[in-house]
Amino acid sequence: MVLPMPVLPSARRSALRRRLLAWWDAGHRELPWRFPTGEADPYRVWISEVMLQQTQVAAVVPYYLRFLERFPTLEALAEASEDEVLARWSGLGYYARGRRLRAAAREMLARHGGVPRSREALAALPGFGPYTAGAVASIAFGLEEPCVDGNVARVLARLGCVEGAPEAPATRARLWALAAELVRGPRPGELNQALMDLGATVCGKAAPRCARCPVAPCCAARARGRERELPPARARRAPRRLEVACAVVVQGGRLLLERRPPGGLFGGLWELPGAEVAPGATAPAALAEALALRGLRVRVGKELARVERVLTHRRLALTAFRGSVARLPPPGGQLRLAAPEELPALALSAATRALVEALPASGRPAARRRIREEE
DNA sequence: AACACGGGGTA
DNA sequence: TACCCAGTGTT
Repeated sequence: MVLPMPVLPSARRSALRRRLLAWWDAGHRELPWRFPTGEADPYRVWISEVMLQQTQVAAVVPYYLRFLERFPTLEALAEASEDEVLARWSGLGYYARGRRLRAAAREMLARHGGVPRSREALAALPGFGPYTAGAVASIAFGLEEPCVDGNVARVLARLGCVEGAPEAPATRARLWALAAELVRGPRPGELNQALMDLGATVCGKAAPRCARCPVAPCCAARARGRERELPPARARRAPRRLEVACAVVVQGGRLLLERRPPGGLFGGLWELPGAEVAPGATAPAALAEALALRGLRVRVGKELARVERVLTHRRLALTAFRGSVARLPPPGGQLRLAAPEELPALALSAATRALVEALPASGRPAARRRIREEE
């Protein structure tokens, strides 16, 4: 990396390093992808880092365990189908991560025979940006490479009293330069993880717990009483509204699903065949029309369930209507029928899973059998 | 530089 | 509700 001139006096730099590593040694969090010093498994470190992109630790842990159970090695992941990978990613969000993970696994084996051991080679792989390349290089391979995520950016902005929006290029460059200086020396992986843990558990966004902070004496923002103001919150646009109508078509006790196109929102996932409803349009009519255009002639009945979800950039509303078809298109393509017991293992978004679970018993695939059993 | 891309935790 | 989270890729 090209770095600006040093910004940390060397005495201050060693004090920070010493305090951070001592704090780490005094009791860091135990997490399933963390190993004793020098015993890191690069494959596991990589999987965890990708899952942790924009996702909090507590949310990741169960998905990580489930994923490693199915794909314990790089080879297992490289041999899996995209559908299998997405199934184990189902509910975690940002599904492009799962697709890129599989693509990178295949490329790693083809070109490097394993997880490559340099920042440059890592950064060239799908799903690796500056953060993940630095994290894997330092944690898995002990290389002196910086990584700046949201937590580290906040910690460093306070430590160095760095003004300006963290996402602005000039601020980013300063924070990365700080991180690069700080990581130089023994135990780079643990130094980086200590910075991240500090941001997650002590140097919080709204209420930094400076009394418990190992580097509070070195903190420039605290010295100026500005630790609560830095870094400035970033402006966000209001989520746009997305109204979707979908059809509950049951055939032989199985539910009709359609695969979304790769890329874009929920790319590659299965969902109830549906359509966006434009503002002012009538949902059942819009649904029937859109499905007919895709070769699926559905008679749309009454509403069965509705769920709403707020994503970062969308306010998503899904409404399910009973649907009946005279004849299904030939199998293959993007349609499939799924039995109720298959649903837990399918690649569905959290919203679609919630919608299916919200269906009244009369609308669900198992309904007919259950009614007969009661007779 | 701005936007798309999920879902859940926290105050 | 608002903000953010172990970010990356596209336009």
